[in-house]
Amino acid sequence: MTFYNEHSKVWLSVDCIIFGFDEKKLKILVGRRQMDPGRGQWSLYGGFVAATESVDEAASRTLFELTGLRNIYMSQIGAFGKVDRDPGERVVSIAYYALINASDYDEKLRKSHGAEWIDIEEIPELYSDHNEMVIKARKLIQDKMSNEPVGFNLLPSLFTLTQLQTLYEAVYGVELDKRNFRKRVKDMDFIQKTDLIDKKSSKRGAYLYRFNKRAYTEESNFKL
Amino acid sequence: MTFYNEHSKVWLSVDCIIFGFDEKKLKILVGRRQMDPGRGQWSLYGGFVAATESVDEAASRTLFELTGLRNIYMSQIGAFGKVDRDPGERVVSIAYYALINASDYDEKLRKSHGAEWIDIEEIPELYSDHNEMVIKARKLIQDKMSNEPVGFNLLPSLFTLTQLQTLYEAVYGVELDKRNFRKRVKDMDFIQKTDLIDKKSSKRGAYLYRFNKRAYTEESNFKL
DNA sequence: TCAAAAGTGTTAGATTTACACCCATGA
DNA sequence: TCATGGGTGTAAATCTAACACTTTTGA
Repeated sequence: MTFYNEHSKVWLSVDCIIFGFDEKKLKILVGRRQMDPGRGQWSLYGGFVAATESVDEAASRTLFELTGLRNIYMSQIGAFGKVDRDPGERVVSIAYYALINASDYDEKLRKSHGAEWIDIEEIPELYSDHNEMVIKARKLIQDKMSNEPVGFNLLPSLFTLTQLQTLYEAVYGVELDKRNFRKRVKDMDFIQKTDLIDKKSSKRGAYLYRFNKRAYTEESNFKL
Repeated sequence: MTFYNEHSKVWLSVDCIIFGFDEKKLKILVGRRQMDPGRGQWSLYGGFVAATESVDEAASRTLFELTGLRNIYMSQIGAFGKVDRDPGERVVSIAYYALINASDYDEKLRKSHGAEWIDIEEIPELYSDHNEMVIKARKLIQDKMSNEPVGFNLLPSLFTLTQLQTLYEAVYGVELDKRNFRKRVKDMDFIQKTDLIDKKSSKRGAYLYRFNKRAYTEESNFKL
């Protein structure tokens, strides 16, 4: 042990902002905190980083434990490191946001964890600095989704253009012009029309599209 | 101690990518590592996070110790948390980038720390995962500087438009059109022409400009 | 038959890009 | 006097934004 110094050891946790989309609104998963300090407060889902796993792995594991899903799209938000951010001990937390297709998330499993979907526009007061994390997550997801095709992680693999547009409207919090939106989509050859029709959302029915990951390259340009 | 668990304690460090601009090139400060493991390797400057300080404060302190400067512009890059990233112990590091006006940095002090300015295009192999940090820093600084007026932190308080343009060219790694660049600057009323003339860079002399922080608001739009 | 969502083009305005010459000065 | 960097405008092309009606079909 050369210069490593016990004084600087801290607990390290991860906290996840798990985004989902329910056909109308952008939501995140929160739950009532099960332990002290802060028992009963609304809180993000998180956990401690173990000695044997990377920080990214800790986040993946946390997501898996809560949702039963693997290979979730996930991106780091950053470290939250105020001295007193956790009322109990010195804990530094690395926040992540994740995008899931809410319908992949088993309802029974959700309820068994006491997890609730909350509209991003109506987030209650959360434990510790979790509200800050959510605000930062929202900004990052907006930037990311306007430049990279990651929003598809929030949708089923087949989706209508109206769904896609509504998603972007929910993420940005603005209304978009239908014709301009569809014009932009048409220019992206990795968003592919199928000959399948969705009849759930309208009488007439709407064509289903899919995102073709393989047709998308770094050079493709994506702007929605 | 309720659920806090000794297993998840880790050492936490900060590493700083300190950007400077020398009239031509964008550079960062690196030094030869003074301690084991990795003694003698090129490395970013960093330090451990103490129990009594936030992670941001640890980064500020590290910057101050190296440069003698306070209130440096600084922004978090993120956490680097692979299990084996540090060859000695489990150390998670939070990376920051900082922008300084290189001429504010006392040369004697720099030499006394063995710090060297290295061209961002010619970064050698660095200790541990520091190259990854530098790559991420470069991307973030590009995004940030094109949307927010933070580049001025890399320049003296009075600067010529050629200096400003050269800075942006160095950051983006492309050439910009002089007339278009100056047209855009002219539209930003918080970049103000003084009646002072710089004679160092040319025989004719060039007007000096200043960035007026107070004239810049969130609503101003900045695009360079 | 009508309510509800799907689908479809055009035009004006704004923004972006490309481009070349004269000016002032110190050496 | 000439080499060096400073300073300036215009026009074409591209992109963005605004806007309204027809179609289909289940209830």
